[in-house]
Amino acid sequence: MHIVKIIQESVINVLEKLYHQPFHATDFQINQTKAEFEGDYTVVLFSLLKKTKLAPAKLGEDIGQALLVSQPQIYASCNIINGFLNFTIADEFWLDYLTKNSSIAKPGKQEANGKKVMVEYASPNTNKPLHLGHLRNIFLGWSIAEILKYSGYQVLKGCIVNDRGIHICKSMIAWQKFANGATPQSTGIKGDHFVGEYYVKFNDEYKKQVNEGLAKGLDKETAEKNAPILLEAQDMLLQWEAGDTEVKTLWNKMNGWVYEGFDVTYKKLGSDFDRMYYESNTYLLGKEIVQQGINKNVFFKKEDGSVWIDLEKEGLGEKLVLRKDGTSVYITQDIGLAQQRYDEEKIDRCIYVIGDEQNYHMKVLQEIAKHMGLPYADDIYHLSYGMVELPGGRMKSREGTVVDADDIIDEMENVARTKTEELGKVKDFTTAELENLYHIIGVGALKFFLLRVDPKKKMIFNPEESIDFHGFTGPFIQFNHARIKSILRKNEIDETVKPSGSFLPLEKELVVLLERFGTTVAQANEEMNPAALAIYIYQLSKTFSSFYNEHSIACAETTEKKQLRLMLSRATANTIKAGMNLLGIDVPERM
RNA sequence: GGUCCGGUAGCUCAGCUGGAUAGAGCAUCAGCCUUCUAAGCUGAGGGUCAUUGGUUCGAAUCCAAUCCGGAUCACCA
Repeated sequence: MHIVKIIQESVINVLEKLYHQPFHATDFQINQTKAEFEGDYTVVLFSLLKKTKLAPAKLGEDIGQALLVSQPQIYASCNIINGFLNFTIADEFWLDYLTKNSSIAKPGKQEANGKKVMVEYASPNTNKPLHLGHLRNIFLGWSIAEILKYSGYQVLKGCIVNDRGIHICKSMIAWQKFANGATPQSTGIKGDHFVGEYYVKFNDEYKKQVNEGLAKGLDKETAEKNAPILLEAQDMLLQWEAGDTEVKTLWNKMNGWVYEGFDVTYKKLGSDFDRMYYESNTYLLGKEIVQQGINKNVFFKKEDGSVWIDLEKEGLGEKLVLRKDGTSVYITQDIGLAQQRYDEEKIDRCIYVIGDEQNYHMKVLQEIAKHMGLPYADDIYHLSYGMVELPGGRMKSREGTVVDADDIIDEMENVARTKTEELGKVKDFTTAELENLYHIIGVGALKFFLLRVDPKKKMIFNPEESIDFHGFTGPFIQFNHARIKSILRKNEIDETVKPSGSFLPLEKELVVLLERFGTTVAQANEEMNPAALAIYIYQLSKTFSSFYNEHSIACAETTEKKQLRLMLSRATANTIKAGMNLLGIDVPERM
């Protein structure tokens, strides 16, 4: 059991015995004691004063003395300053924690809880390559999936590919018009980038035609709606829906190029999926489900034949789910997919990793699921994350201000290469080992950079400054792991010797932090927030770094000290590795 | 206009279920490698926590109003 929980329970116990009334965990707070005071954990007494009708000094004295007497194996000493009751936890407790956990590779991992959850993430369109925003999504999705697994869930990673619609038709039209049969193979361009180029070409041509229309005296709206190339794209979409062979063949071919490109990128990121869903399949299912919903009075039909749901009561207005011509809209496929997932997988929860620009859409989807009576409707969770912006504002593909995913990955690996060569610490590595190391460090820097910020908040990426390798970064943490591993290779831990003795301040700081890992994972799980973990791992690494500089491990004052420090080191390395893996980041043995 | 989110050091971010003197990194400055990996360590400077009022023993944190920025409110996806 975690120390905070232990303190909580024993304080409640003592309070009830002393004052003969019920107390709850929410009646008082337990914090880590501030560095400037003596102690490890602090019970804040203020909130208990009214209920007990006592002065803080007296109350603190009562609780403190009772615990020192009843549980000396946990509470070594205490002091009361103002309304703060500071406990020093017995060395025995920390030594015991270390002995039991320092060799465990995945400390605090939970037993299976029998619950099944799907994490839907990535969900790209197939008309252009991935950019930095997608990376935030992918890293978040992966990390949340790992955190859920660690917390005992069975996890399925799902991806809905938006493979049909006007966007891909635009690329297709442009390819027909301008490519002269060029392919990724003939040009040597990665498939997703290749198709993206034609999406850009479409927009260029479209803009040109709109301007021509304006020059001919058309008003803006007419010029925009009637540009010939746009009409062609819309026409192509109709042909696609009608199942036109030629269009479908081209569609398959171009999507295929995109998938080949995506696969390369996913592989570099170490990202994969257990279930792939394609909009070209799910949109039809969505229509069916809506039809069934009409019969159940979840949806209603208007005179013109369009189908709606009334969410006025929920404050979301009326929402269209099927057009008057019977074709599906964006949300229709999500309705179908939500049902399909339940039917096929019987999931208990579904986590949608989707940008905060779709908050309204996701609220509507959840309400629809509730109205349809989907068993897990209440457990649909929108992991809403903020956009990645540049110093000048949002990334816009039309203005060429997107940070391409493949480019940034390459850049990070190159920086890793340059820095590693400058430091010259791994001269005996083979070429393959070096490539692997650059990859681990470069991608690690990128992932950590995107995951260390609270997902809910938008974040700014400055390409000028790029991503640092010093301080609060992935490489700093990886470096500390490698450094510990180096020590552990040179110094053996004698498993038969129980560590003993007292802790110096930095040793204590380390062990207290190590003990907090489990609660931090739990917090990241509850809040759906990998950043909480990232911050924790950094704090742990930083503390280790100070400890390392302050005290010698290999040449400790006594053999007991050496044993204790080696165990602290091993536990730190294991915790760093487990934590980083929960962020989807690998850590090297040497760097 | 309705709804929602945000505003903390020069920059990027923690802290926000109220608690002790508001913390990190980067950048700036000063020290530290003949000892376990210096991608490091130690120290210094840097803040009207957007503003104003309220709640209370106590507010960056909760409430209200205001100012600023953003998202969204499509028979687009």
